[in-house]
Amino acid sequence: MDAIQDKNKNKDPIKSRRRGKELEAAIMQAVREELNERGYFQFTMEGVAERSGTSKAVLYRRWTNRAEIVLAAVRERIPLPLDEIPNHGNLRDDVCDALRSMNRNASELLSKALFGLVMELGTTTIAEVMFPQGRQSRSMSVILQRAIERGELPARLLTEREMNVPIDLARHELMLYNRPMSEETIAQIVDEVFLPLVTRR
Amino acid sequence: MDAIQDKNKNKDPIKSRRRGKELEAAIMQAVREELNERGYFQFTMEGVAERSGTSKAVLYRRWTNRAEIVLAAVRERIPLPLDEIPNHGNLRDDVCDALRSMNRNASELLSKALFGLVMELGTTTIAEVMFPQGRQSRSMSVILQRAIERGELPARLLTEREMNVPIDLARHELMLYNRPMSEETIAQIVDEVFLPLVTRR
DNA sequence: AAAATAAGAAACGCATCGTTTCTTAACGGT
DNA sequence: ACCGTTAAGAAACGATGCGTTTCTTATTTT
Repeated sequence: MDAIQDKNKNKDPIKSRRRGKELEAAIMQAVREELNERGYFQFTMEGVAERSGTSKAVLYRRWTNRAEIVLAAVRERIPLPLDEIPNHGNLRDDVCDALRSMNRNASELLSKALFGLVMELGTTTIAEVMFPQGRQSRSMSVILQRAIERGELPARLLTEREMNVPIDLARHELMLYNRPMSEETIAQIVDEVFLPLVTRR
Repeated sequence: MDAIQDKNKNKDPIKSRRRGKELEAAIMQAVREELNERGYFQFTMEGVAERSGTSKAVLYRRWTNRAEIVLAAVRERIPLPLDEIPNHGNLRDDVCDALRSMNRNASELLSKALFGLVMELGTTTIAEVMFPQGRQSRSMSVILQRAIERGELPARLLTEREMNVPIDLARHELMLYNRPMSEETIAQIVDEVFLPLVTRR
């Protein structure tokens, strides 16, 4: 009886079968670890099964194939839209900070899996994987609204295209070079392109 | 004896073994066709051998693995820097035309293979595959120089970052959506971003 | 004409996919 | 507390494709 209670609490001591959410969470974690350590092409279902202490049959009962399980694991970690967008008191620092946060988020897991996913799924695009519910992000409009309120910018309506310039250029850099942008690159995007564009008369 | 004759005849009425450059060109062409028709994940060495009428052994004598043969075939078709950059008599049309030519070049073969290659090679980046000898393209500086000579632009020195804005944004679109840019998108990049940026006072 | 070279056919071992079968642990209703 | 149901986990399967090897023979070179 005590033994049975123990079993339910800890899976390690003796064999205990995890189920449902607990099991699934362990699998998703194993998928991410395998992706990070081995990359998309070394990634195998056997590896995931072994790492998560289960079997392939369990995986294939939940996801139809390799791409689906990777997609599920990656989607769980797609950066959420921030509730709090740091306010540095000036437009330049706010935008630089937004790009730095792209550095932190993007270079982690996504880049390891993104291209492989798009290839293997065949029909999908990067945009669909990265922005399952639409591309426009709230952060730039918040940052720009603040700048207008501060009087840094004229109260002009920017187009989606304009306001996304720094984020698009940053994403472009990240995809091309597959590493975090340097501070110099961030400064170029903001100082040579974005600020001149939005503060022009 | 008849059986032997038959075997030899079955393959080809005239049995001729291609060699060297001729054979290699046929293989490279087969690689590109397989890539285009089947995509990177359906692409197989068997398929290439069959399509080019040779055998896997021949392929592996020349290229060490799947990624290498794809890379070789893709590199042959990486768009050459244009000798003649069309002159439309005004900056806007010149830039739009440059973006349209990216549409034509990029959406063909590269997008089918690029991501797969980067994944499989593991160590490589998109930039390395696309720009084996450096990123800066001559076309934008030619276009801008003409605009200056026409008096459309002040004779100001643009940074690399500035002058690459339309090309970078276009490449970003192509990678994200994996299809040619619409005329609307091209117009947005040029009219809402690039022209305001370079013609500002 | 003989020797050297390289094309092409065929089979191999291996890894991995996705599937299936079977046993049994854990759960849930009574 | 029991018992029937559900789902986990183990193990093997066939199929596919990689990269390799062996062998025959067409073509080139000497």
